[in-house]
Amino acid sequence: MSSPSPKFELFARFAEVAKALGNAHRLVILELLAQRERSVDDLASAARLSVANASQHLRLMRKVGFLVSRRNGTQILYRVSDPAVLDLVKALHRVGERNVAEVREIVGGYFRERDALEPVSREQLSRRMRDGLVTVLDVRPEDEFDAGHLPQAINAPLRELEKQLRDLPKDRDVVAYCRGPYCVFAFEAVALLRQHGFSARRLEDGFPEWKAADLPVA
Amino acid sequence: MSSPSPKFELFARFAEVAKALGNAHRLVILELLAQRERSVDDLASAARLSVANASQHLRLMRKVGFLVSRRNGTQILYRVSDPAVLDLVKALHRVGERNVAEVREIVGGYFRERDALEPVSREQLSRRMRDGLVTVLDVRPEDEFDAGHLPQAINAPLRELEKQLRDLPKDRDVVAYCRGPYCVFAFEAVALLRQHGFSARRLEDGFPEWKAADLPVA
DNA sequence: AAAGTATTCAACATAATTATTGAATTGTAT
DNA sequence: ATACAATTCAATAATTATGTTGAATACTTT
Repeated sequence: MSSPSPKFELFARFAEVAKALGNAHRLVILELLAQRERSVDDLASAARLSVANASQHLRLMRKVGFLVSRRNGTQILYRVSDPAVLDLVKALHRVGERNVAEVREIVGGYFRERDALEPVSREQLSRRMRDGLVTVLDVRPEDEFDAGHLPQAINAPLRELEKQLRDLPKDRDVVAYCRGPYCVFAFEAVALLRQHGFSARRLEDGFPEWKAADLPVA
Repeated sequence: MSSPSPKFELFARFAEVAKALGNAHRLVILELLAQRERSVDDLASAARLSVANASQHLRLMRKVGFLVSRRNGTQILYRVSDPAVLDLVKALHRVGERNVAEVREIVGGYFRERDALEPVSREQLSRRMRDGLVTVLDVRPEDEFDAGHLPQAINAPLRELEKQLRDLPKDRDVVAYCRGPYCVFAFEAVALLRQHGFSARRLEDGFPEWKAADLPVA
């Protein structure tokens, strides 16, 4: 029973951090928190978890340093502690997408016309916004839009997009974005827009990545 | 019993990938494989695991795409499939080191004089090597050195370093490196060298990071 | 100070992970 | 072909993670 070496001890800590990423519900919560600060029961209902269960997941992620919390009035608000956490999630996505055959199937199936939809890169969008050539559509729920969005973006939550279509200029390209690379809202928005004769594309990923790249935010 | 959404399915896959990182032994194996290709029982003994157990860990990491294997004669050799995997591990280290209080304690305790030892960055070392001002010491085991090392580096495994000391020029700075940022060999080598009057520092991380940065390798 | 609410805790049942043993494969080499 | 070695598989036991339920806490607000 030799005591484990300090280095093994260190790696055991890193393993604990990785374990905190190793649950789909927690990844969902992290994506939600990447948009904005949220309360426990807000998260619980958004992620379809019991409050107690959500609380447990949050506690665990706070323990490994992913999240910090503060009290505001009667509720406790959680947020992501550090952009490095989002970088870690992004690195996970990259490896997952690259290496796991099943992920390629899911991505290629449900997010089927991924390439056909020709995502616009942040740099491209940024340039075209400067030139005023493009309508930018934020298709996330209103609360997430309010917490921060791209400059000039119009909030059009998917359910209300159809109503708002008549207000959009038909002669300009539309770029839609939502929570991140695996958020389906933008895909569906682009499909709907194209059905109605718009020239529409989606941003390659979402608001958190835009913000993380230090691009301007409103 | 609504079936889980495709997006949740996708996140469940990512969670599986993260779980594969969530075990200290697997992180040790990954660090070993970052140095060079190795056989199962080679890894088992290096990581102090039973062969069957090591085989299980390897199988799991191959399943999530971290590793690939090939047969060579009688044994099966594993290696890391993609540099993105090492990026993921690095992102994990960064978050772990940044956010987990206990990690800071371990790092600050065992790797205590971390800052006092003033690590040299890859860029600094690269420059000083070009100017020929520095002796570069690879303190990893010989087999790892043979599989790839920094140009001009001298292999001096820690156990033999003391014997080799007399052959080192005393008027030049020495920079030692080993497997990565948490590998203790370089720390101990620097300590030993300083005891013997050398001006010694360690490289900020190790060989895999050097190689990943596309710097020249021998 | 009391009442009310959001959150956390504790205890449990179920499920998943880990390490061990020994047997079964799968290839190489004689 | 047969023997051999390296690796993988299968079955087990022990540990750890997950999600419920209902009760306890810790605040705010009145």
